[in-house]
Amino acid sequence: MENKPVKPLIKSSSVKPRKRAAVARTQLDPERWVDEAIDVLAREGVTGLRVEVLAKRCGVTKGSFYWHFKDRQALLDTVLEQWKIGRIRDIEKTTSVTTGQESQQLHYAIEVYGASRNRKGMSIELAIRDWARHDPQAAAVVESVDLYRLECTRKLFVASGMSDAEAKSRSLLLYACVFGLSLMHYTHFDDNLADLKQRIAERIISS
Amino acid sequence: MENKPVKPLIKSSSVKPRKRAAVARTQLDPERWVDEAIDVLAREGVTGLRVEVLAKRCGVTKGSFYWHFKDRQALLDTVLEQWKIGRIRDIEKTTSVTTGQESQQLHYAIEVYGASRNRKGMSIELAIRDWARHDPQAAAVVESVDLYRLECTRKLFVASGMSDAEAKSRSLLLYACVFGLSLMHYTHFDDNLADLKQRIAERIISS
DNA sequence: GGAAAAGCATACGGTAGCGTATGGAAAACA
DNA sequence: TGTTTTCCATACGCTACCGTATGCTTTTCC
Repeated sequence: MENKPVKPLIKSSSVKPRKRAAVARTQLDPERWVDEAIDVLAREGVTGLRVEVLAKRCGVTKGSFYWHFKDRQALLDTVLEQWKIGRIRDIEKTTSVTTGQESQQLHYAIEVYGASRNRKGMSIELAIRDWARHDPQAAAVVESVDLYRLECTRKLFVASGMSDAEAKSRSLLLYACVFGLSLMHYTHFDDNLADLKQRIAERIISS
Repeated sequence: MENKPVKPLIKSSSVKPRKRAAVARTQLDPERWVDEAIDVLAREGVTGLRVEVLAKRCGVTKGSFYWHFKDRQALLDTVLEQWKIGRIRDIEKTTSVTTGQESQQLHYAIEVYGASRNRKGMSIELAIRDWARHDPQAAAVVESVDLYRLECTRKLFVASGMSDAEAKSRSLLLYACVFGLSLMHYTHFDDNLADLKQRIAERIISS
C-alpha cells in the first residue's frame, strides 16, 4: 500500500540527461548522496552518517533525501554495495599480472595501501570494518571483499613459485599487515620508517 | 565557584570500607562505572558509551553518574587511562623473559592476541583504535601503548640474535599482523586455519 | 500551454541523549 | 540523637536525530 512514488535507489544510469547543466536549484541524483555519504563515513564512521547532516552537506534538506531513499538504512545498503563494487574493480586492477612480474606486483599492492595519498581509501576501509563489527550485513560485504583479495594475491604468490599452503599464508599475512599498520601509531618508533617498511615487505613477499 | 562537592574521579583506593557488604541500595564506586563502560565499549564502540545506558546497566539513574563524574568526557578519560595502565601491565607480563626462551615468548605473544578466549580484549583494542581515529587524546594513549609494546618485542628479537633494524621491523610486523588479522574476515579462506596461522607466526619470528 | 510527475522545503511528532537542579534517604560523625 | 556528608532519584530544559505529511516549485510530456 505504498502511496509514495517508486524511488529507484540507483537511478538506471541510462538516460534522462538534464537539459540545464548549471542550474540554481541543484538536481541531486542518488550518486551524489552516496558520494557524500562515503566521504562522511571516512571521516566520522558509520555512526556519523546522519540524514540531516548529509542533507546539509548537499545543500538541501532531508525532504530531498527521503525522496531518493526509503530511509537511512537504504542509504547504508547502497554505500556498502558501492564500496564492494569499487573494491572488486580495484583489486582486479591492482593484481592483474604481466607474467614474470608477480613480485613487483605484490610489492605494489603493499605500497598502494600504505601510500599517504590513499589515506581516504584506508579511512573508508577502517570505518567499514568497524561497522562490520556490529552489523552482519557489513560483515558479509567485508568477508566477500577479503576473500576476493586473498584469492588474488594467493594466485600471485603461487605464480611466483610458492606452494599453495604457503601462498595462502603469505596472502593473509600481507593484508593483515597492511590493515594492521594502518591501525597502529608507530611514527615515533623509528626515524627511518621507509627502511622498516621495506624490510617488512621483503619479509612478506620474498622466498 | 563550585557549589558541588569535590568528586574524586578515582576514589583514593585507600579506606572507607563500607560496613554493610550486601545492601539493598547498591553503593557504586567509580571502578564499577569504568568496568561497565569498558564492557559497553567492547560491544558497541565509544559512540555506544552513553551515560543513561550505562546507568541502566548499573541499576541506577544518571543522578548517580553525575555525582561520580563531572561529565561524560571525564568517564572517557578514565576509561582511556585505565586501559593504558592495564595494557602496560599486561605487556610486561607477556614479554618478561626467561633468557633463552625468546622465541617461545614471541610465539606466545602472538597466540595470546589471536586466542578466542581473548575476544573481549581484542574488541576493546579495536574499539579504542577506532576511537583514536577521531580523538587526539585516545590517539595519544594508543601511541604510547604501541610504542611500549613495540619496544618490548623488539628487545625479544634482539635477544634472539637479530640486528636492531631487523628486530624493529619484525616487532612492527608482529603487532600489525595481530591487529590486522583481528580486523579481517578470513574464516572461509582455508579449512586449516591453524596451519595458516602457524606458518604466519613462523614467518614473523624465525630467522 | 496545461496536466502530470519529479524534486525539494517546511512543519510536525516522537525518541534518545546530555547536563542541571533539587530533594530525599542513608551513612558517618559528633 | 541530631547534624553533616554521601549517594542517588526525579524532574526539567535543551539539542540532535529519525521518519511522515503536506504543499510548493520546477520539469517533463502531451
